[in-house]
Amino acid sequence: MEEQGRVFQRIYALARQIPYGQVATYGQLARMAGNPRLSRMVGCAMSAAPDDVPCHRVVNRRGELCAAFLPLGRASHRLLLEMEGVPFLPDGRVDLPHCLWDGTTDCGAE
DNA sequence: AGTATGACATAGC
DNA sequence: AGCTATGCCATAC
Repeated sequence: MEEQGRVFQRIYALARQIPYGQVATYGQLARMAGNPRLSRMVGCAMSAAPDDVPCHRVVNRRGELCAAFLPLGRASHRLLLEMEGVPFLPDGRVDLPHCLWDGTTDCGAE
């Protein structure tokens, strides 16, 4: 199996498993990926993530997306999540404690 | 082939 | 309570 980027593969898989209407943070994915320090790799992986990966559901600790989404339109991020039913705060950030992924939907582990 | 940097997070002070 | 320093894997030059 593609052992070249087992970490990336893991991150892609996790990001793909993010349920609709919920979001996950880099630390969360990194933690599930195997190491909480992989947070950077999560972002890096998202950078090279295929269209199959909903990178817009991956947000940072502040509940906002990364600078890479700015060129696409910060509003796009908000609209995308909002369209999925993700609540937003008056600060313009995502309501993490309200829509943060519990990580229990990772393969029928419910 | 090696070095440097990167879409962040955690820990220490 | 906020800032600095470190860590990780992969990609690019």
